[in-house]
Amino acid sequence: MVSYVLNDNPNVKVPGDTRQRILDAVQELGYVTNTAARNLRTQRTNMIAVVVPDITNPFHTVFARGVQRAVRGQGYEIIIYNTDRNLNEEHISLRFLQQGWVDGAIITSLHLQPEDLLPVLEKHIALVVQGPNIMPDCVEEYPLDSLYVDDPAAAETAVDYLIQQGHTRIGMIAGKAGTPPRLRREQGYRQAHYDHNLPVDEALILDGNFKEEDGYHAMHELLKIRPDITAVFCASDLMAIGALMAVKEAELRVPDDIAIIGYDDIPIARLVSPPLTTIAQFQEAMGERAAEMLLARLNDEAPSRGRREEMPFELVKRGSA
Amino acid sequence: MVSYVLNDNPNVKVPGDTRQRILDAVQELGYVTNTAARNLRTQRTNMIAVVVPDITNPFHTVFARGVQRAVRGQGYEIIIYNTDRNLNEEHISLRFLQQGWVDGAIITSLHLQPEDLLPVLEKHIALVVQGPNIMPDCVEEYPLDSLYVDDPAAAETAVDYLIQQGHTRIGMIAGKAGTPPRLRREQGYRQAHYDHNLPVDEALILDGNFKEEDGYHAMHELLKIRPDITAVFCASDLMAIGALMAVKEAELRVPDDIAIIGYDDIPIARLVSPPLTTIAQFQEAMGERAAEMLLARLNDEAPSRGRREEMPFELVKRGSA
DNA sequence: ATGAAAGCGCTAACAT
DNA sequence: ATGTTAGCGCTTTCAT
Repeated sequence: MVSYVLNDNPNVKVPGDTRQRILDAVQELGYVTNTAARNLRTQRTNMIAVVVPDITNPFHTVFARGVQRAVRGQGYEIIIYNTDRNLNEEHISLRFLQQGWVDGAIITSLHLQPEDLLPVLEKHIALVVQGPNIMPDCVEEYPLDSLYVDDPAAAETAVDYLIQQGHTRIGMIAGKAGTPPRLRREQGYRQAHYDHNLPVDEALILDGNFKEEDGYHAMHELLKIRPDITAVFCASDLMAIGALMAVKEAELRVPDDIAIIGYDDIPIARLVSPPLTTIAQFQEAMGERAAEMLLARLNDEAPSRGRREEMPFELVKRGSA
Repeated sequence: MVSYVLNDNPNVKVPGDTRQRILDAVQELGYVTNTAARNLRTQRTNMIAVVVPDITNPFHTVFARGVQRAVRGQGYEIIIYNTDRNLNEEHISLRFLQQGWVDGAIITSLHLQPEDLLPVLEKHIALVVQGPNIMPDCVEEYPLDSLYVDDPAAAETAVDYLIQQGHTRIGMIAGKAGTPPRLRREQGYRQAHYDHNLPVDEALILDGNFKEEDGYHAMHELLKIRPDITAVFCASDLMAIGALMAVKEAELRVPDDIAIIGYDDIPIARLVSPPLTTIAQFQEAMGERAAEMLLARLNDEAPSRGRREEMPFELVKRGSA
């Protein structure tokens, strides 16, 4: 009875005065539904997890905000789960997803393999994956959607642009060694060189972990070992901004002495000086789209096989290259 | 029995072979504890919420990371709940806290009043509040800790520094009108003027909502209505960076034509050019301290009356002022 | 229209 | 050492 009123159950008619008495009592007692009990009973939580590798990187938080805006008003709340770009934490996050906290999740991961997700799917948690990690063909056999940008093409576009500007000795501050995003962007870098018959100097490709300080240190290193480079392509805006600082510290000018291109187009990119030329990924829209796909799955409106959806990118030309 | 093994209950001895059989079966079946059931039964969740007003502002995410690092290894996970700086969302977050998702929460809020938190406390959710909102004396009567920076003193320090540099017409891009952080920083701005017998020009104090674009627009406005200002104090680094951009667009130099001081010392502050002079708040340490206070409360090691703890700030002199 | 009760999956107390 | 069971707070079916 009380439950009917609180949940506005349309199948049961409750007379106005009874309803009012219930509402009054609820008010009086400060009663709030215990969700652990409700979730246990209904086997639903109306909660969605957004698993991100670095909560201090605007790319991920803007993405998460996109998700939040799309699910708000659809009866879902979001929880943001931070893995700190850590392999072990990523596995712990998967465990978290299996424990029944959420109905579905949108995962951005660096290290996870598709098969790692199977236990989660078996618990009937709806899943959407952002990024290139989880997109082998096998995925299409599972009810799991994937959303990604064509990284190789994007990276190629960036490096191609640099080459067209006359640069021939172009550094790359890439992602974490061995991870798919890193590999894919590096591939685009190589392809652009190949297309222009330019040799690739392996020493020019440095590791980074997507943060400012990684870009900063890598740029200093690059300047030390190859002082003759004239441009650098960074796998994240944060690293590009760090690189920018290193270049300035070396009393070199951007873009005249060193041209820089970033990746992501985070809000701050247009505000550094010179403003950053970068590959825009439209992360807020991507978050919204990821949420739509997940909601469709939660409402059983999605095909049982996974869908792979490619998202657009765009070279945004500003002042740094 | 199974439960004893899985939870390593020290009160019950389980022989090695039985234990192993259980573990094998768990492995085999891919069994994972359903937390809704466990939480319902134990009345604990081992989950802590970090409620933040803007998940895209590095101040808050770095703070959240501090919390996460401190509770990791103590058996707690964190959930980040974003309110988008929205009054209504802040109230919804309080509802969320009452629903039994978490054992405790660390709240950073713009709009909430102390009494808004009472229903949450009545549900025996441990609470720590970051920021100056919730710190009237009444708080000390409740089991609720508060962590804050002396904003008036910090703002005064910043503005005092500008005055000492010879500035007399100093703008302020303040927080959201009517909110405590705004009021407190404005108070420091006024105090610094008062101390130096400088009049306050009310038209120089503009609203902002802590984001880049707010600083950008406010600065343009400021330059239009009072072209003779020579310095501006911003209530957040993000706004300071927006202001920096506006100044550059106006073809003015920083700090020669316009000096700028920010607030927060977010990671990007040192990377813009010129690097931002700002009030550091040591948000990661603050997050860790907030977590410690909360953990103490969760372990019943905290006094039943609230503690108020003042955190340090520091004027970090870089290039912008 | 309302009341009663089963049962979601787990833990912990109790019985064997 | 192991098996059994009550009950956490809720939703929903069934009975009245």
